[in-house]
Amino acid sequence: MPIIVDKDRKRRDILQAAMRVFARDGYHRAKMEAVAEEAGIGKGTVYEYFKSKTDLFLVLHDHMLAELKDFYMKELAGIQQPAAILERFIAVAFQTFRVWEPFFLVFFDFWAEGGRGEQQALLQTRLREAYAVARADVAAIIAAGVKDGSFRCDNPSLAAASILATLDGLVLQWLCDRDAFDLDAMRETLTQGILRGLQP
Amino acid sequence: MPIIVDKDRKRRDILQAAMRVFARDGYHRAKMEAVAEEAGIGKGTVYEYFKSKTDLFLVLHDHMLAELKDFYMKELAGIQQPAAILERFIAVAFQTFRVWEPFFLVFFDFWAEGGRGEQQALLQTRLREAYAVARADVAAIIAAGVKDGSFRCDNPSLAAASILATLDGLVLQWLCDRDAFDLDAMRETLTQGILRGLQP
Amino acid sequence: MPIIVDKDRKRRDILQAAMRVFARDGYHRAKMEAVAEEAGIGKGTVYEYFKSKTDLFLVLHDHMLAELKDFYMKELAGIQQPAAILERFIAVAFQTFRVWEPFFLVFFDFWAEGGRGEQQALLQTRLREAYAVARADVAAIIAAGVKDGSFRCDNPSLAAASILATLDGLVLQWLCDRDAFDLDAMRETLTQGILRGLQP
Amino acid sequence: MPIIVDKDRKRRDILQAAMRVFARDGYHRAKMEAVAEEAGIGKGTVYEYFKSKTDLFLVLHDHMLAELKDFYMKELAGIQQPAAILERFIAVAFQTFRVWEPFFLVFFDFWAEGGRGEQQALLQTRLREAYAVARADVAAIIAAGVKDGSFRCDNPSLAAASILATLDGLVLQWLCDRDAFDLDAMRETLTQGILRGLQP
DNA sequence: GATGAATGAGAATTCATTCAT
DNA sequence: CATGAATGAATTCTCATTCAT
Repeated sequence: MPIIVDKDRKRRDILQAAMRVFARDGYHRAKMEAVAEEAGIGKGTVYEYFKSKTDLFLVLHDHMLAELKDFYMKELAGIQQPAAILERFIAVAFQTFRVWEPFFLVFFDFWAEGGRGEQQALLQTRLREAYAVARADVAAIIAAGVKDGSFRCDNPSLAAASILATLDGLVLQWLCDRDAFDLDAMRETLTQGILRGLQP
Repeated sequence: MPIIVDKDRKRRDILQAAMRVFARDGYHRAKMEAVAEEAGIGKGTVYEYFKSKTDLFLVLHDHMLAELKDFYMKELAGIQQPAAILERFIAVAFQTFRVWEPFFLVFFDFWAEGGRGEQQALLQTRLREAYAVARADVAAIIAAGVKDGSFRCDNPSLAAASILATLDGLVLQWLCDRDAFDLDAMRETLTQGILRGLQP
Repeated sequence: MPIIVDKDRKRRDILQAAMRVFARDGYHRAKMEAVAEEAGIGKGTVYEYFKSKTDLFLVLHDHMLAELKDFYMKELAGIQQPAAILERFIAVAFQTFRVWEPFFLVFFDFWAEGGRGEQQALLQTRLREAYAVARADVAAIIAAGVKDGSFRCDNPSLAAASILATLDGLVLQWLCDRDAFDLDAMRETLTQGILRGLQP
Repeated sequence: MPIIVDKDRKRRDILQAAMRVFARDGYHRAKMEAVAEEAGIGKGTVYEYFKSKTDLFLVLHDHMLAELKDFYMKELAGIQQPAAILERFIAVAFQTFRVWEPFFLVFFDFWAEGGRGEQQALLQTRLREAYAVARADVAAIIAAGVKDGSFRCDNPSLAAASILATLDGLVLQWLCDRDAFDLDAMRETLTQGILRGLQP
């Protein structure tokens, strides 16, 4: 079914284009025309693939999260020890700071929009679920460590929330000012701090 | 005999109104007319006090930060021990989660806009400076603890950055989902974690 | 009656200010506030002296024309010979080019507005009357010359109209481009041409 | 398959509509919506063809001048004798009084705006160039007459400036008051006067 | 009288979306 | 399917005018 593949490909292209444009201009300032141009297609064509700007935004959220999760899965695959997984997890997070910069700039918009449940109920739901999943994933790693005795933690979900929060907060701070702190030093210090905090 | 009006007072009123409206609708969706209405004045009057929507936004940023800082100063006044200051600092931060909810929703917009230096260079600069000041303030507390031997920390600025990041990230997560975690439990765990991390 | 004199004085000041501001910015772009500022008074005070912007504009027209006529009267007083009067009249017109530059810039607006009878019926009427009076005045000079045998002219009113037209057109051209022609050369040539055209 | 539209045709339609609306209401009073309505299109469509109201005004100036020049070229084509050309030139000018009435009303606005170099530098430049070209064209006719001995004139450019000025001034006067003078009588008298003034 | 703070009608401009081709 | 011309709702900002003091 080559047609389906083709449509899917184009859909993906538009999403990529949207990410770049939204990252550059911000969701509200970004024009659908700019997205189309970036994707190398006509303005009207975007609407063949996405119902509206909001829809595109929503789908982009899912798409980006899926890509991010894929990335993590690949990078974390095969590691056995919970501590090693956690260390690698943090390292990957710091990698994304640099590599996925546009990704996070768009996330600023997701946060800003999702914070207003009234206006963007669907996005807020998505954001909640995404956070819940992420917390669960990280909590699972911690729980595994607790189980095998390498970690000590009364509330893995809470710990997961705070780890995620720290990483979010760091990308926020770093994207506002690349000189806020040294990425490598921060990664090392943070890793040590978190692992020590989980020590039995 | 010109009409005597407390221009400063009115300016503040408009800023308060803007905060509420921006918090509710988001900066971009918010209409200047809505701000005026919220302030109980006419549309044109807003422009007597602020040059433009952008200007209002910018001034609001400074105003909100100043208020926040005031709040912290008052709450932290008189505490002597660095560890006590830090503990109280975190506690105050968690207080603000609930009380200053609109404040943080608007901050989402500051971050989203400030992340785009191209569009909002002035805001970005403001954001950078604000972060730098906050880091310096927290770092100073830590450094004081290092000096009096109650803390051990190789890089207070780095530690400050990560503490601030965690708090930012938590408010982000919590505003997206009030059920993400229990505020009190998180505060306690986090406080312990941070203080233990700084133990000599 | 010093009060009346005072009010009259202020009225005149406002008119002068309006002329300068209208000349600089154009009638439509000019703000009433700028007129007030130029006159050194408060914005509201202008409305104590003039009902509206349109009213101010209208009165300014009359005021400027009266001043112009005064100027001509003084300069032409005492000259006896029709040819000498006409020559002097043209010379005075050229003088005004330089000296009354703002005056004519405002006249551009009178013409532009007065051309639209629908919008500015009163101004159009004023403009018509002013032109009629000017034509009659110049025609009278020519008629005097015809009477005393120094001129020959079948239709003094028509000749007057064309003389006035030439002067208007020249100021128009000159204010658009000060290098369009040399004022002195033009004055001489024009004077000769007109006088020769009226030679018996 | 994009919709095939004669963009040039539509552009011209909008310009024609703008001319009518600007002539009726004046540039500043005219609303872009009125222009759109007159052109039978939507408000936003005008902006697909012209960047702004100012841009539309500027392009209209060039467009109108080009049309006027075309008209003159056609009417003057094939005439050989300088005196005949000049006579015809004046006759055509008087024709335009009646036929191109909206044209000249809009020109009032060009003059009023162009006189303020600060506000409308581009228009002023255009106006200057247009005048310079017109002077050169008329001067060339006179110079040709001087060359073949049919005219005598020391300064054709100066003469051209004054001829153009007279015509401009007459249209100004006539549009303010259609009863100011009889067009035909004026044309005849003026033609005679100018030709006599150029007699060897 | 004088003032300038307040106002809101009004206008330019933008841009998501539609739809004829 | 793809396109981009057309659209008008929506929004920012301006400024003449009013009126309480």
